[in-house]
Amino acid sequence: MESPWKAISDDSRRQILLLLKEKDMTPTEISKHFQFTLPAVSIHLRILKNSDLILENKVGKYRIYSLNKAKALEMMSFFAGMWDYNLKSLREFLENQKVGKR
Amino acid sequence: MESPWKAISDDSRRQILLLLKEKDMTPTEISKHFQFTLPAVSIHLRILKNSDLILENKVGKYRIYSLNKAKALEMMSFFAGMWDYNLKSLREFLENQKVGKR
DNA sequence: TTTATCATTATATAAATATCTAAATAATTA
DNA sequence: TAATTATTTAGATATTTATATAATGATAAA
Repeated sequence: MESPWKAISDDSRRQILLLLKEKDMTPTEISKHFQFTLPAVSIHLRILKNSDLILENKVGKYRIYSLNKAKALEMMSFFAGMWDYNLKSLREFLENQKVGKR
Repeated sequence: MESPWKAISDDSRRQILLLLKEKDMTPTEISKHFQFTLPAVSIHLRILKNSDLILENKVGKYRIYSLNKAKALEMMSFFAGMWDYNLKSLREFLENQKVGKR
């Protein structure tokens, strides 16, 4: 298991996570959103997968990558721990950030 | 402003953040918790400060570093956004993680 | 079974990073 | 003012990282 902190330190990889938030995608699909080559995307995906931030699903010759939301939640708790939170202000903050679409 | 994501990708720097969670400290104090030298600590602190994750307060010949909780909360929202959260499960998760002391 | 398509791995290289020792700066104390 | 203490900056080096091109592997289609 590689470090998820190293994994998310790269701008391109955080962009990939944001892409996958919208929908599951193949490497080729993802590469169309960037300037760099397919091998580069492949390596970014390997790093994200090895740090458990995304999941891989093989379907025929395709590979479909998706977010691992459980891991995102786990990472979140590092920052939550930094903060002397209470749930009211947490809710207010999250709602101001306009995250969470329900 | 440097990237806070690069800043937290280093194990030692995350350790420093966890130390500062307990109390504000000077570089010398912090360095006693690690194997590496004071110049190395100084550079880590500069990186954390330049990415807004910690705050610096000059008092005489001392420099006192403290967590910037607002920034921690901001970082948290990246992961919150990954996650199709609802507040009930968020509370349960955070409480299981035993973070937040109130 | 040959060819095309989707994807990863190998190899090389340039850039960024962590950390050391030594030197410099800044404030305090004798 | 000189010596001491706290900290940062400079310079050097070894390691890690991102990404390109070329080669390989795996599945599907002709």
